[in-house]
Amino acid sequence: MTVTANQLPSGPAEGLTISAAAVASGLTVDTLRYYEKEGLTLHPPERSSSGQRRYAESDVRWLGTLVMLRKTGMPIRDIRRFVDLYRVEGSEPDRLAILESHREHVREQLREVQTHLEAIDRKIDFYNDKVMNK
Amino acid sequence: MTVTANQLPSGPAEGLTISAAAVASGLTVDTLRYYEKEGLTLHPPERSSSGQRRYAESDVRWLGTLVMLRKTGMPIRDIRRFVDLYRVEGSEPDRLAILESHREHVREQLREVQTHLEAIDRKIDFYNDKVMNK
DNA sequence: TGTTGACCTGGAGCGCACTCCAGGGTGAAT
DNA sequence: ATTCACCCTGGAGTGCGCTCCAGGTCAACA
Repeated sequence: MTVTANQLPSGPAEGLTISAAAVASGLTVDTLRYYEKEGLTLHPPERSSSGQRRYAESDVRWLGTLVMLRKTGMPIRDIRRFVDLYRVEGSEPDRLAILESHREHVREQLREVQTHLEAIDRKIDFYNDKVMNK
Repeated sequence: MTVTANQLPSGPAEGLTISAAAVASGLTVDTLRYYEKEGLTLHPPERSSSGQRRYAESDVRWLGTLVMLRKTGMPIRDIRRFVDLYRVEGSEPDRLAILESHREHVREQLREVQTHLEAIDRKIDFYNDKVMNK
């Protein structure tokens, strides 16, 4: 993985290079291109005179949203549906509904994991007893 | 997916059939066989006279443990390592260490998801304002 | 005795989300 | 002039966790 992340290596164009955007978003360069290909970006990023991607601040903010949705387990397919609504006038209620439904999903999942975590705690207690009384 | 889940369709052998064990554990019949193939069971289940699997209560309890580990995101590979330790005398401290490390992992992940959940909440609030003021 | 229905095995196939690669371009620095 | 680091595209490959399938056995029931 690249670590240098040049800010402005060439051309007059503004914005972050793809590697800088990767660092800023916590994604990889490959994933950025993949998301773009999959239609997860609101708009494709601008390009420098030599054809390289240049990410504006707003692009990077959107990447943050994508990360948040992915990390909470929303599938690429569903994110795409969500993004597509951004191109539809007056679709705010629909977007809201998707987010609320997703929120419920996440909460539910959180509850489930917490339950399992308690089970893990109990198992750990069990081992602690076992190891102590040895 | 089978729904009938016969308890004792044949033979003198005791224990649940694979489909009953599937229902009891919340896994599918295929997954049960897959886990066994992958070495995630403490012992392979007993077999009836005609070669069908028969799950004892303890087997089903262990399946519950597997479900808990999987649902908290432990990879099959790691579960196998954990299970393998059960065959090693005096490996309780090692098993404990694995569980504790996993618990930290889960907690960390839980924290992260909660953070993202808050971001979702904020986005929802934003849409609520937007939709209300329309 | 024939027909179910659940079970068996080995192995192929699948959906997902990346991840990597070949082959090529560009501009800055040495 | 060449070296270097970074970028590009299209497409193949990967790892994971199942999921499905063909072809067959078995026991119970009509």
